[in-house]
Amino acid sequence: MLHLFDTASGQVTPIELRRPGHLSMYVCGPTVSGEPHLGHGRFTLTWDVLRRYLTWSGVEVRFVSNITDIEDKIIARAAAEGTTTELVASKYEKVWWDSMDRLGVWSPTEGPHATAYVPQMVELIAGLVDGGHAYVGGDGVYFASESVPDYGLLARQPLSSLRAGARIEATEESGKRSPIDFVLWKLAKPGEPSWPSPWGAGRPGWHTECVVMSLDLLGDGFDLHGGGNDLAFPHHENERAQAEAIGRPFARHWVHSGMVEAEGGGKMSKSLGNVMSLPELLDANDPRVMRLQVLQSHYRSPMTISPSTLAAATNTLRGLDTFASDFAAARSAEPDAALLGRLRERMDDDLDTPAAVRLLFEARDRARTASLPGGCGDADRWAATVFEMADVFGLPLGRDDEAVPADIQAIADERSVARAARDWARSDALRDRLAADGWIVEDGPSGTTLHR
RNA sequence: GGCGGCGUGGCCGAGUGGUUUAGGCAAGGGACUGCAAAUCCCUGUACAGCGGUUCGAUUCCGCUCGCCGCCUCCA
Repeated sequence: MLHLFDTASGQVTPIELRRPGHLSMYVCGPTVSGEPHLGHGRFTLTWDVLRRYLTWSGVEVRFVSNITDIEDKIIARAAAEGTTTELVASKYEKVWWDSMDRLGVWSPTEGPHATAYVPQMVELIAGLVDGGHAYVGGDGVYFASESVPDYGLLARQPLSSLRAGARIEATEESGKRSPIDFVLWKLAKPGEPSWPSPWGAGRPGWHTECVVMSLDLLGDGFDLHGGGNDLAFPHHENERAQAEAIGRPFARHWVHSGMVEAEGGGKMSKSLGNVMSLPELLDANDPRVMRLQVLQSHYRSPMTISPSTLAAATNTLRGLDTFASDFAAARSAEPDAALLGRLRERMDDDLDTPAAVRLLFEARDRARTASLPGGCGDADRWAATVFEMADVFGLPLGRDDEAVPADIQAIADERSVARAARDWARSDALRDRLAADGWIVEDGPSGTTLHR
């Protein structure tokens, strides 16, 4: 049975499903105001691996992840570029899905848009106002955080401590009653996109959309709510508080993934010049490199992405691809049940993917050893286990082994002739020429092979 | 300042109160090869610092230092 660290309880908890065999999960998606960065890649890959693992285990997963397509930054960008929020949002949503596609992240079962849920949000807010959990402030409608008894659960801080840490000045300008109150509805300034509401034209605050969309699509008491750990507070706290306030059972479990750091432990930040956008990384690297790195670190720990870690993962992948080519015939063989059982143990234990990946290497070693002269001959079983595990991880192995172009093959044939004549100088010169075109030459017992 | 988390060998990154101390990458040596490549074999004794608990701590406790996240939009 799957166990995950639940932020609400602060410990690794068995994930009891609302409905056995079916898991419902909501993950907060991006605000499409710009290109996604490496952090987006990390959390989407993390939950993609969980989803793939559960699906492989026979659990039917309903995975909802939203697109926030109306928000201050989108408005600001549209203004700066002299265009509309719709165009900004659709442009960057396209970049988002393209990046997800390249990463091999499965599309969500449903990917709702905030702008499609505004009437429902207005309805929710109205209910909160009626119930005394929200009030009209100077520039919008605010949620009365202190009206929810256990507010601070996900922040893991008592209300008094949160209140002490919050910024006071925010209270002055907005008419907030408490510094920890947050905006539910922002009244529109001239020129801003807006929707009608009982309190005046405006737009929803960020924290309401996820409540409405998750409950609408997954229903009360859905199984998992996930996101990056920087969302635990205030975003998830505020979602929870709203659901609590209207008496709707919300997520049964809260899961959060760690941040991406640059080399040397520093946070990625534009001022340090060490940020990399996701499309940029995907342009410069095999997309599987990022997935492998994510798998090789625990999802809750901070992870480092730097040129050297990318290079290491690239080399690892090259070795695995070679393995896949060498054992391509074993793809349809039966994998080893015992080793797959150990994989389940590791994955069920708070998604211990680093240990799970180690098992893949173990299977690889066994396959290699078994195929050695005098080996026990069950190489196919182990190789099939490697392929099976790679499949669970969403990490397709194998080179394209594209057809060798005729002109390249001609050079290789010429080289073979030279080798047969023991003309090593010519042979090596031809090999250099092939290498210059990106072709790696391997002379094996059964002849010469070429690959990229 | 408050809360949470982390600090492991050249790099990344698991794990454990003691005995046979993951894995990946890189590195060195060897086999194979005309030379390479790929592959195989061998090699690395690390757990921030200082105290404490213990027969024994990298693993438990305390403190110090460093780093990260949240407390404000943020994956």
